[in-house]
Amino acid sequence: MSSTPARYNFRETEAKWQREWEDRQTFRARMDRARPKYYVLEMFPYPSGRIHMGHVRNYTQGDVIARYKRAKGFNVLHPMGWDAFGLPAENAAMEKKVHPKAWTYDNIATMKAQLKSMGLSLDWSRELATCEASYYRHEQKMFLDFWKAGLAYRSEAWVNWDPVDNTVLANEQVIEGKGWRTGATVERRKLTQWNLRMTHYTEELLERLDTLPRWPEKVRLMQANWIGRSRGARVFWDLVDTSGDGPSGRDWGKLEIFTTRPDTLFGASFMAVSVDHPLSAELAAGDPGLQAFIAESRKTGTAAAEVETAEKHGYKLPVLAKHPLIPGKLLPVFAANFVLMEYGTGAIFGCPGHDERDHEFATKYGLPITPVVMPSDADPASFSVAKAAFTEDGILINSEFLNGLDVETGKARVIERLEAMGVGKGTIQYRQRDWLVSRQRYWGTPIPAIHCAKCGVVPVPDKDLPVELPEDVEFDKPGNPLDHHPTWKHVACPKCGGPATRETDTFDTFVNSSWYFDRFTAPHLAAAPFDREEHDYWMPVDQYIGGIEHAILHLLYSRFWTRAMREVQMAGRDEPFDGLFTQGMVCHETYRAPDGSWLLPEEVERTAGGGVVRRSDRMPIEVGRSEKMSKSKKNVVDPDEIIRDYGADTARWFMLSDSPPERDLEWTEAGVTGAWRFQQRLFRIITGLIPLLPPIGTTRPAQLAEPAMALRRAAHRAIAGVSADIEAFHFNKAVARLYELANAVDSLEARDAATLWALRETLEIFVRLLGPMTPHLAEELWLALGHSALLADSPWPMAEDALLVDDTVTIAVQLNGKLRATIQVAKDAPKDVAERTALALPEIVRGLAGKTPRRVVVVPNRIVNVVV
RNA sequence: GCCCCCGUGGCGGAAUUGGUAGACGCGCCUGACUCAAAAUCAGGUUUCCUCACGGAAGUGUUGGUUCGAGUCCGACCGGGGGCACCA
Repeated sequence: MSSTPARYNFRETEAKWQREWEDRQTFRARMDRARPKYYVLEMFPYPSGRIHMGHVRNYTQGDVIARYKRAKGFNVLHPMGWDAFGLPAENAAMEKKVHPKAWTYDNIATMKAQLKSMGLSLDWSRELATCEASYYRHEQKMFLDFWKAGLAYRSEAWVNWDPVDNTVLANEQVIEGKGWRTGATVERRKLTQWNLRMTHYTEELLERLDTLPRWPEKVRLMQANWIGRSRGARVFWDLVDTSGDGPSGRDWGKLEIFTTRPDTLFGASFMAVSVDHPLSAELAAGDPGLQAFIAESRKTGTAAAEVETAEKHGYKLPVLAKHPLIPGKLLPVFAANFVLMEYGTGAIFGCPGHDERDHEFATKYGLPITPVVMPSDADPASFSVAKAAFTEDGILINSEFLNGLDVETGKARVIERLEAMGVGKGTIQYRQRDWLVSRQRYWGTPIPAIHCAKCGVVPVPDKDLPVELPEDVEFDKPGNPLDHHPTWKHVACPKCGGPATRETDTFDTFVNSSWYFDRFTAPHLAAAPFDREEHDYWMPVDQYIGGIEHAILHLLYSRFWTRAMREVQMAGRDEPFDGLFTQGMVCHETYRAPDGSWLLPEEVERTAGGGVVRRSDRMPIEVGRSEKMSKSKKNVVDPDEIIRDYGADTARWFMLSDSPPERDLEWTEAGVTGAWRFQQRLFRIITGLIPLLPPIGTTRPAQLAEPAMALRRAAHRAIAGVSADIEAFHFNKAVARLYELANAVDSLEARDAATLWALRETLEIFVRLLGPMTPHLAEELWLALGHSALLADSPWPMAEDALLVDDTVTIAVQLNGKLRATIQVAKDAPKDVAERTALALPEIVRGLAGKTPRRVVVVPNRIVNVVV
């Protein structure tokens, strides 16, 4: 063996190519109608301080797509920015006495440098931060347009209050009764807040999910469930006053309820309204008992555990409801703790025979329980629902004109009747509600509204935009610093000129992220949020990549915002994201010291005996299961350190190997060193072979012997395979194919001129296939192969179809479905050739033991199965 | 409770429309190089029986469809996710 080839110096090489790409503005995107565009976007990060492994995985995946599409000839837009408003900045201000702005920009600087060290093919000229007035002024303008179009409104309602963040939350942001960010148990408060009318598009948001085939089925399903469409009926019940001795004068009007089971109306035994229902409120005025009941009910939290254990309570109201279908039948009306004001009409009719909740309630209060549906094979005389509600499909009974019908038909028939009588109508009810966007925070986009005692709520005139955040604020008091600011909120009313105050609430930060992808199409335009021509060219995002945790929140809000922009004719699209991919989390084992404290991976060490000890004192420690990397459990590995010790390409390669990208990835030291060794091995193999290669452009030899042909087949198959794998987001499979190609190159022994020609072809293919995954190493090898153009500017290799198919195939020979041998036959050989060859095999002859096969199944190019 | 997804070697995971289960990597074992180690290289590595040749079993369990099932269907067990007093 000759002298050992030099080691691959990743540190120098990675820095060199990053500089080169930057100097040449390689990844700058410009509109070009002559070329097809491809917009690749990863969910932009919140500038929390440092990047974490989740970012590394997310951005590596996006970069593979971006670089691949570039090589395939697409005009790629691959931008990056900062989701820069949000509470952690304010918390930092309180804890560390730094201004949120300074903290945010410091973090951006750090994280930007970290992202740059990853060698991502980003167009940094389009960088934006949502906390810049040049960004949010357009958001304010859009909001004003939405307001004029009736899509924004203020309402007083019970809202979800996060006691840790001291702000309200939208419904989507309450997970199992807790704040999505803080995990604090959410309280209920009644406040006047800004909302965006997302319900205006509910049906469209649901239906259009079917037109997003490049979204994960799972996400579409989650959104559909969230929207929660259900078909049913609204029914109006006349109320009769029973508070006085005789018929009293008071007319309580009608009680409107929603039900999905109008077929069970004849089984109604009571009515129930929410404690927040206007009827409860009105009657409570003169009834201290009811007041106490309402107060008590509101105390029950919304957490899952509490809801499950909470007993159903009712308070009988001094009114009766007239059954709309049974003349003379009057039902008691309760205020009940289990009826939600936010869904339907906040009122229900109780049918204990066929609803578990109603059953529980009726049992407790001794209300009648009549069966009106029974299984089709049940005996009407003995069928009973006294013990448990029957909630399945069946045959209607005890229901006059509905008797004998099935549930579905019964629903249709009773709706017809209710509509004819004018006492009800068939409707569709959704779970989805409007988006509450007010937040009582400083570090966010100011809501551009002014409150005037005379004129009411007045929009800030366009000429006064942006409404900028004041910088001289203090965080020493609880509550919203904008409220405490001595001067900021005092302004003249734009209408009457009188003294007025600014709205001090700011937008939910999900507003900022609902249109940043639009802004990337023209990030520096001052006059408008984006240029219509650029927008039409670049949008929609062809491939969006991010975490599954945004399946509902961010993605649904963005879909809404896109529609709202369409409403005010700002843009013409229906959907912002054509393709969506949700990547899995990055996990790591957890370590616990004997005293119960968590340990960082770098603080522990594996001993020769297989034990795990603390490095400092060699105390054995407990290894916990692998979980999502989190600061609280200290199972984190800093990307900076990995990039410093092994290089960006190693980190990227490891992120792409082994685990399918949508699944969780287990970060292991062994995996990283394995990835690092492969980088070194590749460099060694390829640079070791380069001196043997014919020069670039050498004409193809007339004759290629079998080893050369085999190598060419391997290379061209790799092109086809890697391309298909990248398109399908099977990066782990693409990596496996590159390992195979490396093995094929490494085991090549022939060194004749024709083979070396094939070897050059193969190495050039190989390096180009590596480009999207390990761009620095690939760029370095491309140079070593003698190219002067950047690999990043070079086209993707084309596979020769002729090399993708073998002329002989190996097919399996089975005896009664069990593998006995394999045979080589010409590709597409006639069935009888394969059959004859198979039957002549000694294994088959032996297995037949003189018997005649009953049947021989032959699938060309696949299998021969001999059946006895 | 309702809806959805997933169970394959010691580990991460591959397996077109049902057609050679375990690609590729990690780990481990053996050998080469070395005074030794690291690195590197060569070989092996599903389990069981057999000196070997060879054979049998095998994709969570169980039943079925089929010439043939990891793949399709039914029931069950286990893990994960979403929704949840939503009428």
